[in-house]
Amino acid sequence: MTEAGTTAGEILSIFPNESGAAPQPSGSPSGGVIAARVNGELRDLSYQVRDGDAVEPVDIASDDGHAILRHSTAHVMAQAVQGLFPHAKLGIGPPIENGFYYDFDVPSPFGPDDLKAVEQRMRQIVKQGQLFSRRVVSEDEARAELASEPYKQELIGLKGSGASSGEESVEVGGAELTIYDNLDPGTGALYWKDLCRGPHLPSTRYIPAFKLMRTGGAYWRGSEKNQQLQRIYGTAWESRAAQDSYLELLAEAERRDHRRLGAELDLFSFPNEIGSGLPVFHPKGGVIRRVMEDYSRRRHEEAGYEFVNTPHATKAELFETSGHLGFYKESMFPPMELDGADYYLKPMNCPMHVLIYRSRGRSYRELPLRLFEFGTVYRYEKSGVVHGLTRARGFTQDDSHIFCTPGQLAGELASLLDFVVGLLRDFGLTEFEAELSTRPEKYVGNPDEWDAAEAALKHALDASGLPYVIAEGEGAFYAPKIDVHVRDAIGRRWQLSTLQVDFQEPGRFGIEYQAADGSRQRPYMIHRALFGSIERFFGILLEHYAGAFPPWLAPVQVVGIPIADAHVPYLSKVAALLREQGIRVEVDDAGDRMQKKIRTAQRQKVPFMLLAGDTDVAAGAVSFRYRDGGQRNGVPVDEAIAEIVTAVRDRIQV
RNA sequence: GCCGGUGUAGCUCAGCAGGCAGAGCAGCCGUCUUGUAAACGGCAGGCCAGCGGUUCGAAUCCGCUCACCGGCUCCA
Repeated sequence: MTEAGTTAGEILSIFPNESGAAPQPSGSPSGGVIAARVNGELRDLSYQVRDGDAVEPVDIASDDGHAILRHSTAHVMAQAVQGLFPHAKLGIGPPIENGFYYDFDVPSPFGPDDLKAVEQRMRQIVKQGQLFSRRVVSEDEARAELASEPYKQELIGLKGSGASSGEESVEVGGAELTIYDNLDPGTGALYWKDLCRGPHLPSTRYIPAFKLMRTGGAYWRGSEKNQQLQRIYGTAWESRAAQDSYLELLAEAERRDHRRLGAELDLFSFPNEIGSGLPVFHPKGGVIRRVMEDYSRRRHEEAGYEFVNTPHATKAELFETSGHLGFYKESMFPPMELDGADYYLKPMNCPMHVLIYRSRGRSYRELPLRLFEFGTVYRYEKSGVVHGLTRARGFTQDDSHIFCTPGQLAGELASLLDFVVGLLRDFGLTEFEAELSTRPEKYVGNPDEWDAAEAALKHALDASGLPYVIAEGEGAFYAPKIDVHVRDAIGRRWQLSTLQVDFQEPGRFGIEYQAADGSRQRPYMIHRALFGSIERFFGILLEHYAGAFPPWLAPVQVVGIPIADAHVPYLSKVAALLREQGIRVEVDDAGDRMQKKIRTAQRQKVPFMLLAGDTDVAAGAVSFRYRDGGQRNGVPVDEAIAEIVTAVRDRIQV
């Protein structure tokens, strides 16, 4: 039975925590339950419960627990920053995935040494065990108490003007304004306070592990029209071990960075002389790319696509018609003037494909017409956003435009989605999630058509069995779309494919087909890119495999390593046999020792190393070494060749 | 585009209270002829990102430009 004055924490102390361990005594810093969910709302453990309240524990290691921990750590950081930089004004400080940040308005930006000092100060605050104490305030009280915090004033103002829902923040979300005081656990003296909806950890001692990660500029309230504040990112975890494994994941991601691997494996580069965001592929990267394209072409051919080619530049008129010059001019390279006309590098292939469609009259019998091209496009990405192969200024889309009748739309989308996922699977990706983006507030076209298109996309998703979420109002202004995301080998999410149903462009270009009844009809058009861009997909695969491509994609599939120079001719014969089977093979005849050659091949992540010494030569055999360090000795040459050829043919990872 | 950081040999980095440009790896040439992640020796390699300034003197200090890195905004 609940008594008056009972807190959520007291109620919960009779329950074991989620990990099954004994309940933590009040004030314990070692994790377990750190907050409560009362009637579905997250509350502090000090929350006063009432009769009949449903009280559930929130473990620090849960998603909610992480958010509370990180938000509280953000407060500790802000206190530390204001201790060291009294002129710092507070922005916002929410928890985010894997961490938190807090924005500050400071006279001069933070440097690396500042970060160390802040972290040092934070450790003192954590050690002190300051209590987080909640207090409801009126708007006027909040304004008075936070008179020196202009950004908080603005947030209170937002809250005051209230009714504009949806923009709940960690500062002023919920029904009332609250301030959290940081109090000395012994004397109750006030160290610091912040406008905040909470909930928080009981005290700063409940922060088991944290680390400040990086700094950067960030626009106030996310708009580049506003003042830029200085943001500090940090992370916090329920244990040192959990934090270490997170940091290890980051280190692994860095080792896999495609820009690093691209240089190490001699795959591609970005020559300064060419310009930012414009990659060149070296021979080894070129092989991978060619294999990717060849495979994609073959699959498209089998799926009934027709191949087209279009130029890289065009007169302005084309993009005026398509609407790009109206909407996306900023992202296009500026025009060049030739013969009195403006020419643009193309940022998209679709208008050219539409022109191919329009080059003659079309019959319903030709539909669906599936045009495919590896089409290179150029987009003027802003200087600060260019990022390796994943955000380039020149890149090649595996772009297709499908023209179909309204009646064909649903079937076409369903088979298309199947095709997309099937092809991605062949490249070794296994986890997919989709997103259906529906009609935005600002849209063009007929709502009935939108509904029909959205229903068709949804139907396709349901039929595909892919897990998906609906992103309400996130569609492009001219069309709803499906985005397919993948998870890579270390769980990171990448957006890849996109499918859009477009009713706009067919109208802009006035394309038609003649229906069975002799009438002229407007076709639907589906845009889709599957890799997105070859460069980007290349980069994602490179990171997914950490450079250790499966044999069918590996630029060098086999390296022959002689035990001594005398064995080079023998291995060269084996290599010739492999080459006859279309295998990319090299024999390392450099002056290095065998061990060094193994090291070299290993670092180049070559799938198969074939060694041969006197024993192998005598037996007509070779010895395998695999990338994982395993070996298989004395394998007859025929058998070795079969093993390699099979792995390549069946696209097996080894 | 905005905020901050960085730019020295192909790569990773040292040198920077202003005074002759360094190492390891990679490369090339030798010697060694080796059984599963680095043999040994030698040679070569640089307009210290570019341009301008301060100075008797600049890789080092200052300014601008370019590029890259981390954020923000953006990603049709």
